[in-house]
Amino acid sequence: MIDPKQVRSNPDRLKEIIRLRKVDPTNADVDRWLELDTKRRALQTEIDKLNAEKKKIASLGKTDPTAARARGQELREQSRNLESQFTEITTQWTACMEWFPNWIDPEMPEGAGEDDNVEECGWIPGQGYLDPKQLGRANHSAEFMPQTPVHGGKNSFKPMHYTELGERLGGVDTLQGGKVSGSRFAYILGDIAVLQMAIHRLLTDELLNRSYQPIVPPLLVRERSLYGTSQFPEGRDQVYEIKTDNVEEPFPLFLVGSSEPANFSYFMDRTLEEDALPRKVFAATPCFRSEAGSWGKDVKGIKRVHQFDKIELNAVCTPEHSGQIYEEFGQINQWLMQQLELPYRIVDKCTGDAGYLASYRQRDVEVWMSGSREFMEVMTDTNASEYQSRRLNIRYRGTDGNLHYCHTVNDTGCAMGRMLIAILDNYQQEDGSVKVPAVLQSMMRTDVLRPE
RNA sequence: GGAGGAAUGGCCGAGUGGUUUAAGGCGGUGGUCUUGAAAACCAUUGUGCUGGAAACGGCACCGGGGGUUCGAAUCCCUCUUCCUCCGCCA
Repeated sequence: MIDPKQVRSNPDRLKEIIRLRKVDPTNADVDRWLELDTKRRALQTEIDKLNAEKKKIASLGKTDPTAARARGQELREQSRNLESQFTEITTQWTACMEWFPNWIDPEMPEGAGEDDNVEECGWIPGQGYLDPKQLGRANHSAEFMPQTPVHGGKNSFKPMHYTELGERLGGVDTLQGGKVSGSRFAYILGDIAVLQMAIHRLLTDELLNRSYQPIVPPLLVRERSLYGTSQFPEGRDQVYEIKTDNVEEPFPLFLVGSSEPANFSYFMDRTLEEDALPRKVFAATPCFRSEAGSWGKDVKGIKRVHQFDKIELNAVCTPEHSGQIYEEFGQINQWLMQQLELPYRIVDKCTGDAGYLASYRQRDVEVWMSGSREFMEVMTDTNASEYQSRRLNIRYRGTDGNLHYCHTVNDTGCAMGRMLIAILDNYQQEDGSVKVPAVLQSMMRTDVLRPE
């Protein structure tokens, strides 16, 4: 949610952002909102005046009830009429505003879609950062990335697709997953499951060292949480709704597609003290996504599944700190990629590809799959400025004594399934085995995973 | 699944139809006093919307929503949340 006052004073800028962010202007209709807003305020004023008179009549009633009665009844009738108009208009006013995207960082690159994202940096194990000249838009850096499995030794060989590697190692079973739960479900087993646990451990240790607060949130949440973070209304079709027929409260509940809504909702309707900020938390949870709209895409393997595990980083902070924390999250992302010695690039998402409505600025970390020679999105870092805090009503009392909205920043610490894929792809060997990243070897008590 | 109780300002807590524009206390802020502090005393105290250049106003808010009434923290309906007990259960 953005500040209605700012919409009133900058409607043209908002319209421009709606166009740049490719938000449907029939939902995010600024002109209609402005009309509703004017009406709404006029009604409010009328209601206020009427209430003032009602109060006078009520106090007259103390001394002379009969005199107050006739006029009072009349006022009550008028007031009911106005109230119902007001409610009606407010509903439309809110529905419209829910579709307004966040204001954007003036530095956010302009562009129509993912091909206009700007490469911020690239990194290759054993080699380091790419020269800035090797960066550009779209897939500019791809040709400078390793063209054979980067940890696969000197001999060149024909790399396998990660789905085949996973199956041969006996660690990924989508067939049985499909039988049990349907398409886009998988069992992860044995060594690959241990690999996931080791990555989990590597990252959580780092986050604990950095004094991030761990939380284990509810995974079923009510609508308000999902509205609050802006998963709703736009992404409503991405979410599983749960039947609650046999539960004591009949509210619709939704399986979270990310722990973000549940994590930020922990702070919902709270006022924090400025000196207690920033609050940096992380959660490791399953995530559930319907994948509506991408039913033909990435059907094979575990790249795009209905359920996956993810470590999520979230921060609630003052407006002065969100930029800094956005950078810090990016640094943690890079730390993990470098620890795991995976080639990657970071892209600054352009206006046409900057994710959900809450984004003020967004970047992706994309791992380079040196076996299949393509980039794959593994992490997204988002500064949502005050957009989510307004919806969730998360405020802080400043050292100046006044109340302000917090800022929120969120980042994928590690999407487990995709990280497994990236390791299989980049660490595959000529004989079909997969080396274990050096940093995980002692935890896993082995340095190589072999087919069964 | 059954039975009962509760929800009031930052906190505690009074308040069962009209000086409640919410008592009193605690806490916070400012001041008096003091070398300083404590104590005592005095004053002050929330959020949101809205009008206004400002000064200063108007309205709303006693868990949420609806109703009765000239008038509701107070009466009625409904929902939510929490607590206690019985039953079931990892």
